[in-house]
Amino acid sequence: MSSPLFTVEKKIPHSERGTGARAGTLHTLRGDIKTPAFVGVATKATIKGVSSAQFAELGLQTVIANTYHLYLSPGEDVVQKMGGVAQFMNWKGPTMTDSGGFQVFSLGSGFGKKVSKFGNRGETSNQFEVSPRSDSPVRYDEELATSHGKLAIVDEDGVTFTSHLNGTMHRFTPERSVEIQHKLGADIFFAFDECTEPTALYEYQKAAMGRTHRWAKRSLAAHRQNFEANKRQAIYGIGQGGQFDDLRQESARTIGDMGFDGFGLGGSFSKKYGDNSLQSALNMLAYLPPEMPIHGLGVGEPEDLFLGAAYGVDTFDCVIPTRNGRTGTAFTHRGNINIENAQYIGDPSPIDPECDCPVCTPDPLTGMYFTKAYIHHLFRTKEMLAPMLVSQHNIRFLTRLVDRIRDSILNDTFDHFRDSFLERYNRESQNSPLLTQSHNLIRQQNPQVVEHIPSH
RNA sequence: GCGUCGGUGGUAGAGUGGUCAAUUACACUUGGCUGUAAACCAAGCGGCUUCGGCCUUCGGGGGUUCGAAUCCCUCCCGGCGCA
Repeated sequence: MSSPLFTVEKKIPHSERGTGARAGTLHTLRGDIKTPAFVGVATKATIKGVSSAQFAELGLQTVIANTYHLYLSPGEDVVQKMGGVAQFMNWKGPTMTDSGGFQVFSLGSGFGKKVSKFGNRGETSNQFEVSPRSDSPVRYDEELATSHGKLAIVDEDGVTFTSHLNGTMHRFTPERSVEIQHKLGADIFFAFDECTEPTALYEYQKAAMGRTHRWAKRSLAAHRQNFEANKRQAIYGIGQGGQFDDLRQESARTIGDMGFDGFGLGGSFSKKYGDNSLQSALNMLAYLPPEMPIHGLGVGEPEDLFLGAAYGVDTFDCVIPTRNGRTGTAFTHRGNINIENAQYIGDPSPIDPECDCPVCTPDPLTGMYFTKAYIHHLFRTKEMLAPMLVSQHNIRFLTRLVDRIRDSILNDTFDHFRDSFLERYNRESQNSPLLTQSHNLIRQQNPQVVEHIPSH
């Protein structure tokens, strides 16, 4: 990048927490991104169920698409011909692309589960989802892969994928990923990495991290060699290390020193892998160049946005608003609700009366909003509007949350905002099962009074 | 009226002497979802339980049998055919 990518406007110093919470701006050719920012996930050049015409209204400044998925369909050449991923999806703002490294994990994990089924490992051991033998480079075994359902095999040079769409074989290397991402043309893209199972054992985690570092160097070299792309696109390196602090530290120092434009926290932060994945990743911040922009890959639960922001993470992407939206779970200031639950039959209130999204907000002309009763009905009848509405609401809930985190950093009220928000979000979330129980009990006994019982 | 086929859990629909509290799907109830193989997945879905079982269920009633959703008789209900 010829001009500086990132400027920090305000910083809350913190000796133990990475670089400390900060507000800043990412400058791209397609516009600025005020940070911290929530990035919409548009894997296949679409945020599922949400039109790009709605992005701005929902508070999205940028979206992130996926190299692997767009490579498979429609192919990077088509996207390039259409003017790049932003123009392709009819979006004027900044874009990012992810390298496909996550698919090494998500597509490869199917294999490990099948292996454990055969009894090679304990029933509960899913720790070697990808390449159990850490030291010996794993060669691709087509017969093994197809017969056991594994879709990604890692070796030192790259990854061989079996397409999840049609079973065809594809090869990704750092150079190939960068080449594809040049054609996709996003403003910011990521180096090809190997995302591991967070619970993978130390030896494997270390080996994968080393591989990721060597791939990072190659990704960066491939990018710097392309003069044109280099002028238009920024490249972030991704750090790994699982839940091991020494590996995380080593990864942060190594990637941080390579000369990337930014840094991505690598891993999978799902709670099913325990509570330490995100924390271990955030510990990397202390070892990175302080002015380097940080992206939290796949970080988006409200608690995690606060936690990440507190450590100095600048951008976050996450599928949670749209995936939850599609499956009926809506964020509210009083905790999540499942709009499909029976208690919302005939509920005239909006999803969250405190929300300013187009779904919850009364229309200025009619004074009407989308009721829980209506959205519940749409889900029950499997209408496509249902997931669309909740996805919109959830996206706005998170972009607004991150916007307010930004404001609180600028106003020196971050800690207060975090505490007050999370106190309600968690407390009322915990209470809701009881509320639901009593609500249902009363409803069974006195169906006619249901309208008068406050539901959240 | 005669003949014939059929009546199974919220619905559809398997089962047709014991391994059946009864396959499966849908519905329903509740969970889960963090760089999207996800408009998905999982669990529950007669009652009670000291979790080993116990009790009540396959249109109603009666019978055969060690044992019946399954066989027999009868009644009720429905489809079809003939009058």
